[in-house]
Amino acid sequence: MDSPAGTTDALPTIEIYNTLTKKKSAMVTVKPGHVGIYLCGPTVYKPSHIGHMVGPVIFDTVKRYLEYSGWQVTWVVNITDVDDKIIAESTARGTTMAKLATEMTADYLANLAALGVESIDHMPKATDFIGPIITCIEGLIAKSAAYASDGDVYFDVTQDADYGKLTNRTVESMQGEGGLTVERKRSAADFALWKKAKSGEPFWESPWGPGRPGWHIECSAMSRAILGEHFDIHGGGLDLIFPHHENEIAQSESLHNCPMATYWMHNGLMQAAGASGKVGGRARDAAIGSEASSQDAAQQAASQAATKISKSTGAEPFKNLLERHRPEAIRMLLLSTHYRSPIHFGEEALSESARAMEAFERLFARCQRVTGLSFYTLPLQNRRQGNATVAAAGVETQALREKFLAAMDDDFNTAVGIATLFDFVRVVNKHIDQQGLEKSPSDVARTLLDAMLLVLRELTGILGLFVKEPEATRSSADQATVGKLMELVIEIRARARAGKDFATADLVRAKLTEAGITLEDRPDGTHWTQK
RNA sequence: GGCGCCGUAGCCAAGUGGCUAAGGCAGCGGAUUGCAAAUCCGCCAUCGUGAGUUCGACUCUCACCGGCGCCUCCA
Repeated sequence: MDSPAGTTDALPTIEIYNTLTKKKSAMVTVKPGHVGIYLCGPTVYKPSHIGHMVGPVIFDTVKRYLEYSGWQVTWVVNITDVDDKIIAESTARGTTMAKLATEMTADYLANLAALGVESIDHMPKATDFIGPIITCIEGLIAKSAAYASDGDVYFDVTQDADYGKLTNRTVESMQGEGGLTVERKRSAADFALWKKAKSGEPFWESPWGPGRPGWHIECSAMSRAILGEHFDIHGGGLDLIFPHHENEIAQSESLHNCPMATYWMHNGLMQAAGASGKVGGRARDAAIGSEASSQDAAQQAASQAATKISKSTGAEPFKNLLERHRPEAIRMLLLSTHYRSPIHFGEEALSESARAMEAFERLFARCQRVTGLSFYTLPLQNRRQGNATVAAAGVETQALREKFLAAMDDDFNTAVGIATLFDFVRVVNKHIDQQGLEKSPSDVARTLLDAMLLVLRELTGILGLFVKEPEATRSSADQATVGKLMELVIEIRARARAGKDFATADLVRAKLTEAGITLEDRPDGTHWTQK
């Protein structure tokens, strides 16, 4: 696309797959140079699990990339803190909805921080927007798009000509549905904008009596309040497309007579790998309607097949997962699959991701021995425009950078981006090998290495990987002691080697390996790492 | 039943109507090493099955088999 109204010549073209149109198209923003993103966040009634982290990590990366590419980005993630499930859970725990929501929101935020998701600009809570929500509902009633019914308010899908456009559904096709409130609705597909409070439930006063907002309306109200009536990108998990996003569109567009969001981006869902570690295998349950067979199916699923994680036994609290796996490895796993694909998640996948990640960390350690500088302290280049550093980094490196950027321009293909980073690691290692940088560094080769590392830092930074030095797992006092001991062991072993006593040297190394410590005899001395 | 998605090497996972089908893990061979480890070099797939469209398909169409999601709450 050549210079459409919403872009400037300086900005690159970024293709985005749009659920609404079912194809990719170049991003054209509502306001030139600015991107507004709304991501549906969690309902805070339980500790968050890995599935809740997918969207935030993806959009954190999207935001990093768009800013790097020159846009100004406003990213909103809402917190649903009023909902039937929160009420039920808080009642069961003997606490209040507000307290439970506060506690679970803190859990969510801590998990996001661990994964390096720190760029959310607004996290509105539904309960802070009751006024605007009521205003939206009044507006819809005034337009005859909604009606009050015995203390509830429903959206009237028959009044919305293009209802169902996101998921290719028609109102007629949905007439079979309903639920407990069916007698209060005009048509079964109508959905609640306002729910009358039952006794003992938390409530807010409204023109229709005491009650609370329905699920979908908060997103319409809060996105309008923060991003405006028409914003650029609305995201969420694939499972939210219907009914949630379909209904958001219905509400917002009936109210505003303009598109709610230009692009609808949906991420694939986490799949829990079965006990065998393999995905797939479960025969479709033929009698899904029956309670008994559903339970059977659930048991089978737990034992052998892949299932959506929120319905599987794999939905353990994310913070438990963090006790077993490093957040960097988790982030890398999430980004090593294209965001629209399902991610097969399990212990095996995580360990593999961790192993792959260590190739980067070994490179960082190796480079630090050469340059004396920690990768984590290198400046983050966050401007896409080429610069002297890129030019100085060599043609091979430049080509990889171009490949990385082209992949990200094409619907944020982080999987290809990560693949190019592995190539990058190889190029840098080869440079160190070939130039003998660990033995006799020449100034020219050293300068080239420095430039390469700055570019690598630039690209990993876009993905939010290796931004900060991993936290030490033990106290610094312990570390100092172990370090001293290892110095001693290595010194003694070096004497054995000098005296050709390889039996002793190998024994030391083998015993250390058993203890989880790896020794490497490198050109510049013996180094050790601990698993 | 309705609306969608997927099926690529031992495992994970990109991608394309015709140039060598990315990358990772595992494996194999070589360089390097006292031996290792690490690193580098090389090897390792014809793309679920069948039919069709096309000069040409893994990439498009149809059927079938298998897997998944949504249609009620779900990131």
